[in-house]
Amino acid sequence: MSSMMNESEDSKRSKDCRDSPAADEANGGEMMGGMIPLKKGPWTSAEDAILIDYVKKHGEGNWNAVQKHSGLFRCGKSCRLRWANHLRPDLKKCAFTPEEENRIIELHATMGNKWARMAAELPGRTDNEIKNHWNTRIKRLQRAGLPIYPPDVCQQLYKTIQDGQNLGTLQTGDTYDPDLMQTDHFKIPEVEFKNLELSRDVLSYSSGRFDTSPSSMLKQGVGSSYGNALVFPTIHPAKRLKESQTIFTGLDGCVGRGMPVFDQLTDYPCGKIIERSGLSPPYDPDLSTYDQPPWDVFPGSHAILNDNSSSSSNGPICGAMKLELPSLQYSESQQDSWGTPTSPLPSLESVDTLIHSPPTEMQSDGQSPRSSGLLDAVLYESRTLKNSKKCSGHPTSDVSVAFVGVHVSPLNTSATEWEVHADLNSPSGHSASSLFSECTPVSGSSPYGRAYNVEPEPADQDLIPYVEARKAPNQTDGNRPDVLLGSAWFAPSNNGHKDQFFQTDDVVAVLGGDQP
DNA sequence: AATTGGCACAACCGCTACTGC
DNA sequence: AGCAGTAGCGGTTGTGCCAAT
Repeated sequence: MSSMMNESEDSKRSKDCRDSPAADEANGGEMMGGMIPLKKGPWTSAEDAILIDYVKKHGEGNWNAVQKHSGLFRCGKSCRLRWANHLRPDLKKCAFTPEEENRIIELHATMGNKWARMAAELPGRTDNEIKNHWNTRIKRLQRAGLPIYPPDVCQQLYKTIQDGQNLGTLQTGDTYDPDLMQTDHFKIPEVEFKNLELSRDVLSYSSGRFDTSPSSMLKQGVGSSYGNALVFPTIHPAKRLKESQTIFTGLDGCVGRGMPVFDQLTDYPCGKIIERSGLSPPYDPDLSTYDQPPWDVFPGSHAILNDNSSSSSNGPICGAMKLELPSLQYSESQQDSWGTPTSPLPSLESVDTLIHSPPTEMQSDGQSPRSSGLLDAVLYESRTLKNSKKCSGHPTSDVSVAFVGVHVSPLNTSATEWEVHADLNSPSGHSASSLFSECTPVSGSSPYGRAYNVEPEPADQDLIPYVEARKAPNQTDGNRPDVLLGSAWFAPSNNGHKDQFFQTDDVVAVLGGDQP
């Protein structure tokens, strides 16, 4: 940055690449100021050499001066990117190591799509590299209908959260804006969980490891300082506020603490994923294998807190969240007026779009900010469920979309024909379904009124056993997202293990009390 | 052998934050 | 305070390679 401003005349000549006049399509370049064609596209070795030489002489920065001093017909931005992503001497050229992959998973669970920050945690790696790596990994998991975050990551997250609660202090140097944590918007009426029975078989996985029950998790938020101490990554405060002020208005932080863990822990085929990615399964629960304690900087799980935030889409979180899967985007044309997928294989996103705008209390401007976090899904799910209650018998309902035939529980298969005339626009498109995309196999009947059939598509053969295994607990509907939602997120309340399971009162209490 | 589709990577685009004037 | 220039970030698109058909 020091040299950033020392070439004012260059800045006059070469503004940003995008400011360049019409591109010279013929040669792939652009006309700079109508005079100098700027090349686009892949860099040649000669160009690389020129840029390297320039940086050696002048140092980094003042990239717009590169063209002038080096003769490169590239815009400054392109030069900076080329240098940062490929020419920097400290870059690692090798593939990601298992440790690095592990770290990426942890970091993403913590901070979401903050690639630059993640890159800062991974010396020699660039944000672009990490981003590409992550996206391809996501695609792979998506196709396989597997959750993004391994349960062990969630477990660590949970532990960290819990530790943070126990300590009553933040274990991070990150700052946070207390204003972001205000909320009283969320509550989950009991009716919403009556039908969300959990298969004991499914639950046993998680409960055997630690108490992942929603109630226990949510309870942990009650009265805890942690609830107000969710920490954001050290992104620009203004940005954080921008991204989060809406969704956290009224949120006590508790949901973010526990919820994302649920499904992840229930049946994630962690070993397989780890094996596939070269990690050493299972994830080291005690983090002893990590380069550094991944969660000691936690909190604020970006994923959980939803940072989503593309700098270019800084709408309120509460808008229609989108799962941070850049490659899984679908147009509305794929859906009918209900948002029902018209394709026999609707995407997760298309399912997401079934969830329409939440009540206006959450949606401040109708924008559709993207979501990268699990919390968003959780929050909206809660809200959806809440709304479902309202609509199914509560005059205060402000929702209006059918939510029919949700067959949630393997154990309580008769209970969940419910109609949620809910406004199914997810606060950010990151509805339960999008959460499923992160946490559950993607298949089954649509809980949103029309059947869909997104059978997991195990692109990798070694994932198939896990996909099948996930169906096992309930051969009839075990692979359905709605079932998994119920089984993974909402423990049954009829099994006598109150501490282990969701109690409406707990939820209500944790979520800030009931609302009229 | 040719074609096709998916994957991984590189690069670009749009936007925002920061800084200096 | 407002503006302009620059750097940086995150999302998206383009491209080449490779395996499957």
